Amino acid sequence: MAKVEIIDSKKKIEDLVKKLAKQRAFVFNIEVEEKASFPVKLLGASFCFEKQKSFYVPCLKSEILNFKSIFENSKILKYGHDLKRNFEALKHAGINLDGATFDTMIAAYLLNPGAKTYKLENLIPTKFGEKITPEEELTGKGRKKINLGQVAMEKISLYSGERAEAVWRLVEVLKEELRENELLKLFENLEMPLLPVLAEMEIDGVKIDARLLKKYSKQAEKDLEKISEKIFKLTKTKFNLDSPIQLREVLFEKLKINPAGLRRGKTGISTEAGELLKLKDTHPAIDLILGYRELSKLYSTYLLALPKLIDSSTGRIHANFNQTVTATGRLSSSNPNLQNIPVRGEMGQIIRQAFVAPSGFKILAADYSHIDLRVVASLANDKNMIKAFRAGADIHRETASQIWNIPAEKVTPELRQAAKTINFGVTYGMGARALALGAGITLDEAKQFISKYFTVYEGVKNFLEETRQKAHDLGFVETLFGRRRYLPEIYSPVPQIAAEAERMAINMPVQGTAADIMKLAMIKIAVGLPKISSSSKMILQVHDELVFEVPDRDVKKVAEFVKETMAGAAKLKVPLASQIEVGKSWGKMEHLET
DNA sequence: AGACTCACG
DNA sequence: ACGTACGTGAGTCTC
Repeated sequence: MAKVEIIDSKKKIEDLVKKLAKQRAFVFNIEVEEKASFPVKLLGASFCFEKQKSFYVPCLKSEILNFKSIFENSKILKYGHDLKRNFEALKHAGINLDGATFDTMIAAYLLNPGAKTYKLENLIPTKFGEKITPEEELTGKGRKKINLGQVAMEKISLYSGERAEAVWRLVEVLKEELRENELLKLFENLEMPLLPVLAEMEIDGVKIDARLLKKYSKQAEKDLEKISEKIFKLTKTKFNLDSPIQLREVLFEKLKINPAGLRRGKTGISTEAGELLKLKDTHPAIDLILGYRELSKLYSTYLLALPKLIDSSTGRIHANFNQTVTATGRLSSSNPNLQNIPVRGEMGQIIRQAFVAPSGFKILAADYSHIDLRVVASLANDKNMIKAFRAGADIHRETASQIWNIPAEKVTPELRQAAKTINFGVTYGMGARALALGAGITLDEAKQFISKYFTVYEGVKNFLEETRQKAHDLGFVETLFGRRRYLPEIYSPVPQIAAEAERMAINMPVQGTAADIMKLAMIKIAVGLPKISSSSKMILQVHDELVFEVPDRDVKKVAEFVKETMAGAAKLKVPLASQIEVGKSWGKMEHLET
């Protein structure tokens, strides 16, 4: 077991600072006490810059400042596992981490983006065949979990020092693996530069109008109560509307509604909205149940939950933007998920109106338009689709026009919608059956439709076939920038499993390339924005949309800068376009002409 | 802990 | 005749 030296005097701290100042690189890890996933207290820091030897400094916020000049020196490289957390812990103590160039969590993610977790205690055994102490062993888990702050310093020092030393060895191994798999450039030029950008977004957070949410949550409570009573009266039963099992009993056993043609889940007939909609005309309660479901969802997930996540010290919501979760390279958001805030319907607008700009500021949102389909056109090198995008055409109208051989201005809304469904479906590896369902046409019509589509967009047809082939040949697919997704299921003897893997194979290069482009745009914007408008902040990313908080008088120049930077983030065979909207809140926006 | 449902792109 | 398209996170019920 590696030795952990405890640094518990002024003299020892000074000596360690001197040693660190001489290093080309070191591993560090800040230990903090958390309360409800917020860091509340700094406990100490471990360091390592050679095998078999690490240091642990039990210290408070004030004492870590002894290391400030080291952490802020970009010439001394910093390695770690989950550096975004460490970046934030240091920022809390007044230190701006610089020179963070190797995060083993992100490296492990790029090497296998399908893994369940990237915990160090899972990673070390697979790479070195040795065990390290899991966090659980110190804090316990589940309801009995205690704070790290309640654990003895000696235990934490061994735990933290051991991890720092393991990370030091891990860096070499993972760097070589990244190189072998041609992922090193993506790691160095995209993921690592993105890390501080995400950290700043999390630290800045987004301002929430809690009063507005509280007002509408009271209203929603009353409405839910009223709807419930009506449903109970109509069904002559009082039951828990939130229980699909009870609802199933009432609808199909008590009321004897015929469930023929409805989808079945593992436990019985499905009661999801799409299925209930088919029963709309069989009973007056169905409509009310759908209304109840919709309101109840918004009430519990947003109106009720969001105010609870406002940080009392900043008055803002600080979500996590996770960099090592998705199989395709997208970000994810949690605690809360700010990437699924409602947008449709009246209540969606109300909830978005609670995402506000502080006084003197505006919310500015920039959306890539049709980025997935532009990526398809470019990756597939499809002549017709590229031409349409270069001409600045309404792509769905243009698709309809070409497929049915009619002038663009003769395309009806229905035809445009059908074309939209297939353009959309292409990126999912959609089959005729799904198209028939999605576009409301027969299976035969769908087959004909697809066949014509592939005649018009022959490049797309070939691209899809080549992508499938590549997945079979190599066992992985990749984005324009070399991000990979391994798909071992593609070799499954079970046809359904193999087919699922094929659809993933088709979707990943498209969704993933779009994600890469957005990440590049975010990095460029984060670098340039302070020079354009020093108090503007990038606060949210929703896959193809970036949201900013901008001082009133800077709106125009920020809009221009963001638009230009997003367009120039990557060089595709088609232009990258974006839409800019501005408003006092995320719910009341107006289009901005730039 | 897993199933179900549903919010988003 | 039929299981019904990609990627997420969260609230609730049930066991």
